[in-house]
Amino acid sequence: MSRQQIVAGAADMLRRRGLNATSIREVAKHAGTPLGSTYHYFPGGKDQLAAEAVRLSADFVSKVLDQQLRQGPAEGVRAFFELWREVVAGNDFKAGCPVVAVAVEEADHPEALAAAADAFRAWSAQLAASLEEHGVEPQRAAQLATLVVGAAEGAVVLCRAQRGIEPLEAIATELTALLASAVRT
Amino acid sequence: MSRQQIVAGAADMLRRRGLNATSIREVAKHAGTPLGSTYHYFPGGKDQLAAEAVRLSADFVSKVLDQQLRQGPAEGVRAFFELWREVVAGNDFKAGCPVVAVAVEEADHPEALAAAADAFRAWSAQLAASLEEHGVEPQRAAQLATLVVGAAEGAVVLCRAQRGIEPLEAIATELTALLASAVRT
DNA sequence: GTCTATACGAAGATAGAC
DNA sequence: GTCTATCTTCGTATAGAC
Repeated sequence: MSRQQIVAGAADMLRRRGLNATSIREVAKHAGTPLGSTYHYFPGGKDQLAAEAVRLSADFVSKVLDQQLRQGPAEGVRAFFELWREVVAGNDFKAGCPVVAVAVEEADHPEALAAAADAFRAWSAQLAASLEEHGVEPQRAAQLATLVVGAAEGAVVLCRAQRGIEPLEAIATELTALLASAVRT
Repeated sequence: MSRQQIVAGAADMLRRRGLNATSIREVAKHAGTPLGSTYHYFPGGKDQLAAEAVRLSADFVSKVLDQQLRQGPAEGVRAFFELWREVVAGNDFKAGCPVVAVAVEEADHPEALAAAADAFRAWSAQLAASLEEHGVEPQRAAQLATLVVGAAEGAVVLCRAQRGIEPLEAIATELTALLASAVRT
């Protein structure tokens, strides 16, 4: 089905170019469909398309988290950072997170922005729940989960700017140690 | 002088809208100068203007850091987070960091991207140097400094998406504690 | 040196032919 | 239901009048 291809292509373009530079025209061309088709599939226009692209990416990450967190918070966090490492390094440091792309550009796209907020909240909630299950008290678990999500996203930004994977590795190392000590406590 | 106003206005627009949605036309209008003037002051076009806006913001942060770090790394980090808290909360959660804005949008703006990389490196280096002075070993100091910069930038993104200051506060709390323990060690 | 006017392309969105 | 053609607006950049 070409609808899925359009959304996936939009997510990919969001990763690289950001929201404003992702044109519906080019998304359509990349998916091999005419411009009119995108407005048939997505009558809400760019806002709807961007929102679906964000949800697609967010759900993928959530599924990986859900699976890996069964082996405990440490494994979940490791997988989370590994995901971002693959995105950044696998795209020559020219791609990042589509959720961030939507969040940092003020535009008239309320549905997409809401999807971005939901994505961050969902990831944090998954991590926090796992930490709680392993003995971290609720408030601290939420704080640590927010730190992991925020630091990972920030790390991706730093890696893109500096065209190297070092920031992500440094941040992953520090957070892995911090979480290990928090769970142990 | 209007040149400074143009750069400051560009930085402000970058914060809110991102790189691609910041048009030279509107920057000129906002500064009260005709479009042609901007190309007189900035013959390198948008790339040069964005690069100067990034450097202006980066230098401001560096100066604050330089001053506050004299009272030790804890005070420097506190001031760093306070800066971002003011930017985010003072703009109704609709503004962020112009350096991030440039870093996350792949565009043909090499000078601006280089300025963004320099900004992140400079802030990290300042923090790392202060940590070293207070007994943290070099490699660890660099790792912690990268974490602080990345986590703060990520926190700003989360705050914008969720339209609230909580992520920044949570992350600042965790990092303050982590740094205190690292310096003490 | 400052600014007006404009060239040229691409954006979001829609109307309406097939 | 699919797609072409087009409307309108805005982008970067420049030429050339004052």
